[in-house]
Amino acid sequence: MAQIKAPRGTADVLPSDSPKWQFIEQTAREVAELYHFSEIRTPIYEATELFHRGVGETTDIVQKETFTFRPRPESEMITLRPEGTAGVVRAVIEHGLIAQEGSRVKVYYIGPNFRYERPQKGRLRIHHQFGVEAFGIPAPEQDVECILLQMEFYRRCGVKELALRINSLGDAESKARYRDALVAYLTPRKDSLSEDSQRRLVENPLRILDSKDPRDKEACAGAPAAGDYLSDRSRAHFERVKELLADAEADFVVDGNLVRGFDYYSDTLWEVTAGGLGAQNAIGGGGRYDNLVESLGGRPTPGVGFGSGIERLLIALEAQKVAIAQRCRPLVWLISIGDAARQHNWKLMRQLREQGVMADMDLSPRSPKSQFKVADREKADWCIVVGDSEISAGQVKLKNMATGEEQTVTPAELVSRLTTK
RNA sequence: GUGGCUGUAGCUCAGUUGGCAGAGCACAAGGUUGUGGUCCUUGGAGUCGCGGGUUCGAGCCCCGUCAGCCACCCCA
Repeated sequence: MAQIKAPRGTADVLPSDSPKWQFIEQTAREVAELYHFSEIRTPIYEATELFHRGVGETTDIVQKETFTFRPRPESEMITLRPEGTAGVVRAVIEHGLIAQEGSRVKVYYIGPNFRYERPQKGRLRIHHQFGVEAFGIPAPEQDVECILLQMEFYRRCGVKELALRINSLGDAESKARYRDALVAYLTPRKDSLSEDSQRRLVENPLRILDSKDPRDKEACAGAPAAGDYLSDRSRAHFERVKELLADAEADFVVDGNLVRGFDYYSDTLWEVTAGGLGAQNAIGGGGRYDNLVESLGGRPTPGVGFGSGIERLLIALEAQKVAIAQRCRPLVWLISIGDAARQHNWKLMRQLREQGVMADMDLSPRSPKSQFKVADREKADWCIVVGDSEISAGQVKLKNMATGEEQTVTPAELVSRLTTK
């Protein structure tokens, strides 16, 4: 019988790693709420149609990376969410949170995303993202608030070697004009493009700018720049974003070739990379999407947000040897010498827990020596030692595991001893 | 989806021209009545990823398959 293993591209978070996850998640919540974003939780699957209309029919994510299926012959097609924004937009429309133009909603989420890809470092079929979305504010300040929130999140997590790149492809009209110009420029040079980019030329030409293939880089060298096709409004918006970032003393570079994989972005785009990640070095990215709400059936409402990968953040922290804070509550281990003591300690342990003391003990008989070894391995701060003599005296021994000191105390004194030091 | 590398104990890995499955760490018990970290002794633990083939005999050679890693692609 073959062993059942975790499905390809999925990972278990074991007890030894969960404190790191808890730290990241807690930091995300703290920063998001500091910026006055509230949590939203949406389903991990949605109608397939949502992602086709939201993320874009021609994107790689929708074309070849979704988990899509029909749970029953009579059901509609559903898709495990490949990203967070589309579901959030659906939910805020559906529940009337942006019922009228001018409604303002600021939300954040933490949860899994699913993409059917070939796994490698920093790339899984289930990965988790912390993301935020801000609806209703067209001002560049809103773009910058999201960026600053994201950078503050990384700062508090302790990530180093961060690089923020930004770009603007302009509003829908600017983007369309630029796309046409790019296609017009590249079509005569089609034969010198990579095979992938020849396909992209019809399907998603802007992504050719992002290609790592030297042939594509050469072909794009003299290509028109997106900045020259921005409408006056888009140009002014982007200029203001740059001013505000500079004013906030955020380091960034403008990268005219930065293009992201979702069709819904307009105007500002950004991406953050970190050291220690290998080829998949983006830990988060975002942008403005002023047409998405309307295209999913809501009132015309601007939006902007980002998604940040938790697994990639953890890889970066690991590579950069960033220490993660561990438990601070002291652990008390009860050690029993004999059966009577074990029954005594079982009751004492329950009393300690009721009073908020983290306590544990061996539940089956073992030698005192073995019990101490386990207490040591579990990094207990204190041991309570009970044998027949302690029971008859109505006392317990309290041992400080760091110093080895032992003192005899009554059970009534225990809690104050353990909580004061 | 494409290419390259790798799968042996819980972990890290050795295993010679094909000839009895190994080490370190970890885990468990003990080292004279009830005390941890160091040390010593002993012990348990494996379908050598899985399935075929060649051979008297396969962890080792051949084919297939699955998984991991790295890169492309894509992106968090």
